[in-house]
Amino acid sequence: MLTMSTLFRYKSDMSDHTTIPDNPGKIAFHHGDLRRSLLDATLSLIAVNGVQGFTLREAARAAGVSHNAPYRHFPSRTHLLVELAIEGQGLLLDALKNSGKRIVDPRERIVRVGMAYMDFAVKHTALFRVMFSSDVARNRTSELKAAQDATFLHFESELRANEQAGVIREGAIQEHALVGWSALHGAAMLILDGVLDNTEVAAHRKPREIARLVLESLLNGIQQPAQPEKRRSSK
Amino acid sequence: MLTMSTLFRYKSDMSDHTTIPDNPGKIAFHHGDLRRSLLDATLSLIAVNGVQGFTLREAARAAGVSHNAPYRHFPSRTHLLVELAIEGQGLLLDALKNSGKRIVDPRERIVRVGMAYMDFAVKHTALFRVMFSSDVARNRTSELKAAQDATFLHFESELRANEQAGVIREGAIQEHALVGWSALHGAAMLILDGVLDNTEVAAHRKPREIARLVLESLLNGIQQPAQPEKRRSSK
DNA sequence: AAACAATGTTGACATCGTCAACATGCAGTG
DNA sequence: CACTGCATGTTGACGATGTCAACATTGTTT
Repeated sequence: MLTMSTLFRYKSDMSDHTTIPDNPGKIAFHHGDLRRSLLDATLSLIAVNGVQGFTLREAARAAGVSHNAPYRHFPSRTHLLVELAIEGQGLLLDALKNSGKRIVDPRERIVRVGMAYMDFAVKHTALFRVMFSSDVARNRTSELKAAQDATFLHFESELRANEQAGVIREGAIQEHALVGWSALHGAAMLILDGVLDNTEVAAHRKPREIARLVLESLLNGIQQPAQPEKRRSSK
Repeated sequence: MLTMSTLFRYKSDMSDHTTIPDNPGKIAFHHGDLRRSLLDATLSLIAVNGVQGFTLREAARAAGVSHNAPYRHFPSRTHLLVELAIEGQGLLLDALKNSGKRIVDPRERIVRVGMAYMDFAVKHTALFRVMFSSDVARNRTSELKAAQDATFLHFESELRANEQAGVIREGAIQEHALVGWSALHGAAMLILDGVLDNTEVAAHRKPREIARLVLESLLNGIQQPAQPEKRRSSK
């Protein structure tokens, strides 16, 4: 049912009028790549003013076009945010995939994936907030849904590796993925919102340490029960 | 524009014009209790239009007052939302406290608290969204912070009971509270945003069952090691 | 009764999202 | 090359919004 959909993303370097790298057919014209510029400007503005404080007209101004130019690329303010969210999900998935590289130990891989999720939330806070803003949530397109599904599938596949390595109990992979994502996501949200600022446990830790804490706790909960000896032949 | 210049609109049930139940000194006057009416109207409107779609003037209209009357009770649109969030935190804490009543088994109590959190998010979605909207998060008052701290403290105290009952390992109560809240909060958020709609594991379960799933997984991770007793089966 | 503070109203302003109409430049067709 | 069509960008307008300032009303206090 879920298709590992194709997530395109264009790197956000200042492209110029004349040469647009590889453009699927229709962008770039008078301006250069207005669509790209608007998305970039939107992200910058949101980093300063928040999602609610973002205005289409200000993005247009930042891109140096008239206040109605954005409507040639996005049907509405909300849809601009949705497209940004789609791009964000793609970047997040990349980050998750890259985080596990070079790590052979399956259990540690899981932890690293979790830390990557948290790192993304902290480093790309504005983007992360857009991706999970309730405004965007109310207007999800099928493309955004597919991108979110891909994230879940990645958690699943990462856990399946752990299952096969005998690190966690067999079965219930989906359940574990659900719990894992939830814990990571909740921790990231609470941290970004500052809800935990007054708690000793969170105030004195870096976010990625909290991610590790969360993941380790979970793994303790779903790991192979009470193998009295860990003869499990260290690979 | 409808000529509402003759807009001496006496609210129908204004008999309590003179007698306001227990009013700390200053509210209630011309209108009755405009502050309360505005908060209620705001909540209703957000349930329909979302947080971003909420507008001060519409709330004023719903309360039957002029578009500037709200400024006598709230300094700005955002502060209205913050006050709503504070009230929401209070209600949430009440729900959490009530959920554990009559349940003696400490482990089951924890699970019930988690389900209550999820129930609250699902039942009072609009309020929950306000409480954790990024707009509110950027403008937290000390009062809101205190209300959020109280929630954390409640999770802590609930866990401490489990510790004393020998259900979970000793120490690290704060860490466990952090992980628990994170997992609950993340699950609630992902569910409300519909992010998990395409996953079998979440689509076929009621939110409160997911809350139970999350909590049971966590408890397995922090419970006393190797009680050679039967382990409970999660259905 | 008079002064005062609390509460509510009216009017104004800049700004916003969006629509409609118009302008401009590229790409193809003859 | 002229012509045509489409993609892109601009100008102008409209209603709505958040907020400020000035004014009006009402209950309370002196």
